[in-house]
Amino acid sequence: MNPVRFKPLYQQVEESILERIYAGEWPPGTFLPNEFALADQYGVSQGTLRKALEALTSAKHLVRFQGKGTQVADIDHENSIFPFYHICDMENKRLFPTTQTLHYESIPCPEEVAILLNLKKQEEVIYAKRLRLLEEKSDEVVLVEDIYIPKKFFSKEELQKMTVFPDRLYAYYMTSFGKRVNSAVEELSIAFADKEEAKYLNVKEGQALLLINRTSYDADNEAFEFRRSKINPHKYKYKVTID
Amino acid sequence: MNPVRFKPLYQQVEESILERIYAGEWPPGTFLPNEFALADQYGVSQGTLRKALEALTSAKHLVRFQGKGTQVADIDHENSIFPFYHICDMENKRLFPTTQTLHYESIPCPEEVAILLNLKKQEEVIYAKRLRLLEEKSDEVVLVEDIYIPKKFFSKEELQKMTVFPDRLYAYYMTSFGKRVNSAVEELSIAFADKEEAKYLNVKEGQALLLINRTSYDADNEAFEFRRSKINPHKYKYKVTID
DNA sequence: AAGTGGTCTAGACCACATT
DNA sequence: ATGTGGTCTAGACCACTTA
Repeated sequence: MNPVRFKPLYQQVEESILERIYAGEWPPGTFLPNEFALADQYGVSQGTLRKALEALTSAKHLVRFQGKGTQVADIDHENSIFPFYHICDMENKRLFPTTQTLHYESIPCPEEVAILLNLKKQEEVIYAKRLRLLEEKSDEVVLVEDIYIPKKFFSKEELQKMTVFPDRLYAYYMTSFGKRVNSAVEELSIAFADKEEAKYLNVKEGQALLLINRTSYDADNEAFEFRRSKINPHKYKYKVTID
Repeated sequence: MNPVRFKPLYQQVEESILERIYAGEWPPGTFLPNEFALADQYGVSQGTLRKALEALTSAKHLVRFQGKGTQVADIDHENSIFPFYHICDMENKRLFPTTQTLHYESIPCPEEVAILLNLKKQEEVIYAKRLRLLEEKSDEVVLVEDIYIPKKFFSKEELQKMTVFPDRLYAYYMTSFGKRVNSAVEELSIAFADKEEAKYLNVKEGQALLLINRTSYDADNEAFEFRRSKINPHKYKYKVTID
């Protein structure tokens, strides 16, 4: 028996193209070679290549224009669009906030987070508290977030090298331990501002905040990050489109 | 010039199959004829038919099993799963609440709703206030909702016939004015319970509630319903999966 | 062994954008 | 006129399920 898992050609092609995009071979906004050229490169038929392109299109990595070509989506992957995909201001403008890390440390994982990350009790996690600030107005705090990452993913080298907590976490995961966010689950509820949060968000202590708990999963559906975000619901909102 | 819009075969087939499912030809759980049989029925190639089936599969209307066949998804369409797709209890169990209409009437559309529904100022809408109750415990109120539907969609006949407000609205839209929810946008924020809501949800007046504003669009991307739901965030939550 | 969906190919023609 | 993506076909072979 062959233990190697079967992987369809179109999936392999899809992954390869995505890697080449991430590697910078085709920066956002540029056009890919046409279908026949790419199919030739990979030695597959046009149909197979097209299936890969369609998947990347539905995942918003590519945009296709009949008669023009296939464009790399004009999204700043480096600035972790992913976690902010759903947060916008009251004018429905999507936000791409900058990051400010308040502090980070290694701690035993809190129980409720351990369950979500599928960790043993008290297993060590890297914990960080950060602010996300408006791009155009850097004293306006959009949200306060707590992040938990299992320490087991970091090599000793990585931990030593890490003199500051990386801003662009999703890019960091990829370069450091080859993990890409494949899916995520967000649970929304309400939390009340503690003294510190009230200060940063410029609201009264005890004010109701919109709470977003996000668990991120890699390609193998293993949870590798938990993120708790709190936003002022009077300035920002959470928006979902369902098709 | 031909003003008729071009519609690909696979889309026509897709819509036809969906209609036949809705019409009850293939009840949930049953298996469709195989690809070749269906392709023959429609007089299209297997590839074209497969494209239709794949679209319906990704829309969760069908489930396909290699070697077995194509099954109609086991979802109770009649009970409007759609609007509750994202609400679950604290054990992550999805909810399918029953409905109780408190009252309904024809009113001039409030301005903020008129904008979303693309109506003229003061245009008449049918407004309803309803409770959604736990299926297994009918005195437990999951949420309170306000619904606004443009009156122009209703024929005089429809309005006369309507002695009670229909529970299964999405099914009603389809049978009465042939509109099916094609997409919806949900905006989440926070609201505070007024006296009436507090009573129903069994919370204190002024308690922070999770507010969900949903605008529903038909196949032509015309808004045709606005729905404002308020839930107790300590008992229920809103959950999104992102791929 | 027979039947189903899953993958892959090769080629035709159409619709749209650019030159 | 040319090049791009979009649609559609026909047929081959593979992987999985059931009998």
